[in-house]
Amino acid sequence: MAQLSTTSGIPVATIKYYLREGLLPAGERQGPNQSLYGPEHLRRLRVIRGLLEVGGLSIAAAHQVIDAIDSDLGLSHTFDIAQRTVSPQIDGAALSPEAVAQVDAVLSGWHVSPDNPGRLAAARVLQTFAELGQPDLSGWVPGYAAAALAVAEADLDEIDARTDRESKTEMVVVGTVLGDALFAALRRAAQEHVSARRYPAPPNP
Amino acid sequence: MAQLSTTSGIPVATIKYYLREGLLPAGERQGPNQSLYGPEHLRRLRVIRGLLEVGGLSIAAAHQVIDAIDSDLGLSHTFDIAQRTVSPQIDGAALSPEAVAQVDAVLSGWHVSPDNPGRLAAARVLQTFAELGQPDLSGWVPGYAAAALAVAEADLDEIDARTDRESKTEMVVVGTVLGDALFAALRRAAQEHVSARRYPAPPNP
DNA sequence: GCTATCGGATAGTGACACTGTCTATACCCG
DNA sequence: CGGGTATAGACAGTGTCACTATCCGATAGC
Repeated sequence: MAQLSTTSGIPVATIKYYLREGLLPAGERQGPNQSLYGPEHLRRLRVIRGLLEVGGLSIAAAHQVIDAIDSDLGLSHTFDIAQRTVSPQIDGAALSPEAVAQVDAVLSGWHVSPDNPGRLAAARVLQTFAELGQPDLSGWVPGYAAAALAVAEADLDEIDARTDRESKTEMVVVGTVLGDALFAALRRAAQEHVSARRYPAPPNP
Repeated sequence: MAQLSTTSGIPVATIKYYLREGLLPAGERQGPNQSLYGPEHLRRLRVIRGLLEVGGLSIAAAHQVIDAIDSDLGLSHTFDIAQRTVSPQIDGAALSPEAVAQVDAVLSGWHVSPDNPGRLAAARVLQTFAELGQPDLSGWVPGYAAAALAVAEADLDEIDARTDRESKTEMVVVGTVLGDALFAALRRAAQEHVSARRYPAPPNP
């Protein structure tokens, strides 16, 4: 275990905590006070750290997501679990019908179930803008939807490129979580790029 | 204050807390124990709640972001503050050069400063994938970059559409924060759509 | 045999976002 | 003018979360 700690860079106490929480499977028991940890434990630890630090998940959410990797469900079901775990819980009844209608208008032609977590989350965002008096986002949101569609295609392409089930499942789950972070990061870079192109001299009088 | 609480739906104790933290400016003093709160306080409260609940910011981050709205800096500077506040702090020295090079390859041709928070954050994500042995994401990441570029154009279009400075600044800040949430939400919906289109019958044997 | 380390259990820590209580005042109503 | 209510402000308390520290008995390896 000391070795697992040093190679992963994670304190022993934290590894024990993950074991307790069921995030990390127990090592192979050698005796009452000895266990053996292999490379799969190291890999699992890295998945955990990625989900927690980069993806910003809670321990509980990471647990669900890891269970989804381990259990052999269909791709669709795995996707569903990943999405629900990562998305904030939203009370659909608390949403204004206008915001929901706005989202549905953008999503027209898409095959999206009514309780897709993204649909409700998007409505929540639009409702927040509406409460701030932002009147008309009809020039803004469709661009997002088109970009989201392109990204989703890239996601599915990448999943299809995986051959074995294990790798596919992991890409579904990890890609769902880390993809958000990746896009947000690239968006910041793109904003600087576009901003610099449009306003060559920064306006600081 | 009771009125502010009821119309906003936020408990009095919480409003007092925001006042204490400097998130909400004090009301117009009428006497030693009386202050007047106007519609601008209600609006500010809505901004705060949006940043905290929908954007997932901490109190400290919301504080910085709100200060950026209030202070009259140039657009570029406001953008910079918003981005840095929303992005996770990343130690550039802890990143593997390979991951950074991978990001820079995708960003080639873009005008992005070396310490753009998105550049480092993207490298962090790619490094996490690399640690998980995901070998080749060259089919995946460019799609994200193209989508991010499209979204950034939409962002700047929307900001340009605002006429007065106040509204522009607010859109920069709020758009930076809520745009992440909006895109993530639409991505979930798009994933279901694309997934349903590609695999008409869900594979649950 | 002796020391270091192990697993396991339990308790403690610090950050965070509130939430509740208290006090002294001031407002409003009759 | 008196009493119930609301207010500003200070301060302590709460619950959650992700660790982190300590202790214990047992064993591994020298």
